[in-house]
Amino acid sequence: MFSKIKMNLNFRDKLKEKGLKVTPQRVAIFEAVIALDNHPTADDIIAFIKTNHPNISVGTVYKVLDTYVENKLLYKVKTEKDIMRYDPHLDNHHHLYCSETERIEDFEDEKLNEILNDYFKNHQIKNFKIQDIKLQITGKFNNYK
Amino acid sequence: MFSKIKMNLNFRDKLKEKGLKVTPQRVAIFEAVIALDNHPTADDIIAFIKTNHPNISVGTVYKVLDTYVENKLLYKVKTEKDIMRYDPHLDNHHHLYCSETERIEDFEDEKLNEILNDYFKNHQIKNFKIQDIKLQITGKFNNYK
DNA sequence: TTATTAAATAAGAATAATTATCATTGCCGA
DNA sequence: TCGGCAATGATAATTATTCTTATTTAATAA
Repeated sequence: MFSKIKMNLNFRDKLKEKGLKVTPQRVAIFEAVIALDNHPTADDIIAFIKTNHPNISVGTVYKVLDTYVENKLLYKVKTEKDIMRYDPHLDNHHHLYCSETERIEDFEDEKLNEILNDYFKNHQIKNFKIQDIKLQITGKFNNYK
Repeated sequence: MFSKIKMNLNFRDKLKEKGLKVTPQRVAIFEAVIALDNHPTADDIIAFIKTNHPNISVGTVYKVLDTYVENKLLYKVKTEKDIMRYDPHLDNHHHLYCSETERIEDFEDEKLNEILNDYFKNHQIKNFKIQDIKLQITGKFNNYK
């Protein structure tokens, strides 16, 4: 409970910092992305929100999500499906993709990041300036959600 | 020229190996993916083919591309756009994504692959069996295509 | 070479995800 | 509290992709 309140305050401040109005829709959409923790699609978010906010418009959800991505409050997750998925996790992290289901999990590993940074410091890519490195690790989960 | 003939022979054999019929459409679509070397979309491929094969159907292109992906003759490239892109490069490789344009380049680095394999051999991910690791390296190209 | 047959294709309709339009609403600084 | 302007709702439009069905064609065997 406390953490939710805190998240909420931080979130309102972040919106204001970026010059974005704090609306109930924006709060609800952000909360939905947090609550739905398997990198939800716009559709997942719409379904989740429907119960408490039955008249948030579909277009609004897409627009708000775009705004968040532009303002780096959310990330779009790369997939090989033509459906967008969103990630509220802003730290530098990687993704585990299940090869059999749609499941995607975040994967953090500070040591690995260091190794990669070191490696590329010593092995620059010709004609390319790296801004960000992400791993897509495909495989099988042993447990089921 | 020679290499094209060779590619073609190998390609026809590959289709046969998989029990797929060799059709002019399939050959044209594969050649288009090879010719368009910036990880083309279905639309790019359709446009390219139109000049020489004006009556290949859109549905056919999508179906053939799917067939190729299923049979591992092409890979789908993960992007954060809701448009699929295809890659004829089958070796284990990574991708450089331009942060300002749609450009995507292949990136091969055997030494890096070894480092990653070693790392994950010694640092197994809990409840997850790795099948494949790909890097998405985002940044800026210094030269322009 | 020809006939057979299962697989592949063309054309266009259908669907799903997303974006655009625009009139109305409501957040927020003065 | 009020006014301006950004945000929203409702719905139409667009885009990428998939589906359907009749027709054609590549591969195989006689």
